[in-house]
Amino acid sequence: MRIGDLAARAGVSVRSLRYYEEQGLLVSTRSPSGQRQYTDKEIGRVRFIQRLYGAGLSSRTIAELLPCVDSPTAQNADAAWTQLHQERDRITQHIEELTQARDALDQLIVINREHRSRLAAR
Amino acid sequence: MRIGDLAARAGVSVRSLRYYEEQGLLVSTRSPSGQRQYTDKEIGRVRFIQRLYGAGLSSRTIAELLPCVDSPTAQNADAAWTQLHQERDRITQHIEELTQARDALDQLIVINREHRSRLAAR
DNA sequence: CTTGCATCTGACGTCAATGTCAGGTCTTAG
DNA sequence: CTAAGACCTGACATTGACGTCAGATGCAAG
Repeated sequence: MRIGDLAARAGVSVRSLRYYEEQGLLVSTRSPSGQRQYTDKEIGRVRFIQRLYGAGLSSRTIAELLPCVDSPTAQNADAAWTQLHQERDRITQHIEELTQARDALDQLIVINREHRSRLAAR
Repeated sequence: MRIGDLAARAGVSVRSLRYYEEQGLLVSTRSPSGQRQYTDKEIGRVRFIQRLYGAGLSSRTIAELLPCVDSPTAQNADAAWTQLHQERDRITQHIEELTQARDALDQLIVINREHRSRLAAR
């Protein structure tokens, strides 16, 4: 599987895949001519990376986490434990912030509705 | 109240306040010598802006929303209605994504715990 | 009056993930 | 074989919300 196929099947750009490799998030074997070769399991890996990005993790954080998933050792498992809980807390807090912000927006929506009905009444 | 005080009391940087003004989110009166003067109510406004930023709104979107809050007219109220609902939906979706991502992280945490206990048993 | 801190404008720096372009090589369908 | 399209590396461009610096001016305390 070449890079364009993986990009299409994982729903990301070719540029992003090369960037992931540059950041150590993704590995590829190379054809004799130097073209990247992927197997089907990379699709899942890329989607997984995407989800972590979606959660707001940086490529650096992801790069620190992935080795622990790939081949757990005592050291990286301990380091990962800290990271994982930090990120989990961060996400939880972010969700709370967003919920509050959405509540604020809802108040604006109420105000807006009042304005609209008042203006429409003229 | 000068810009440094407002910055301190609203919990943002002086640079940010000037940026907000540049983006049309904040207005200031000027002293004869050109220094920005603020009243206490700007504190709430800045905090409000911060919450919208926290919700992921861009300065452009905020700039489009604020006039409707400040002085509602038929036109901006209609435009704002669309914006508000779009942003509300976006936030809701974002919350869902984050929740999913947190679930994914929780699975990693479980895996990590297994690794740790397995490694600790040696 | 001076010293030192706050403020002003304007401009360039930053960071992260990606877009985009250039100039060259590979692969594949016809 | 050839042309088109995918791929390669390397590099510069982009976006947004600021940080930071320079050089000039304002302001309050001693």
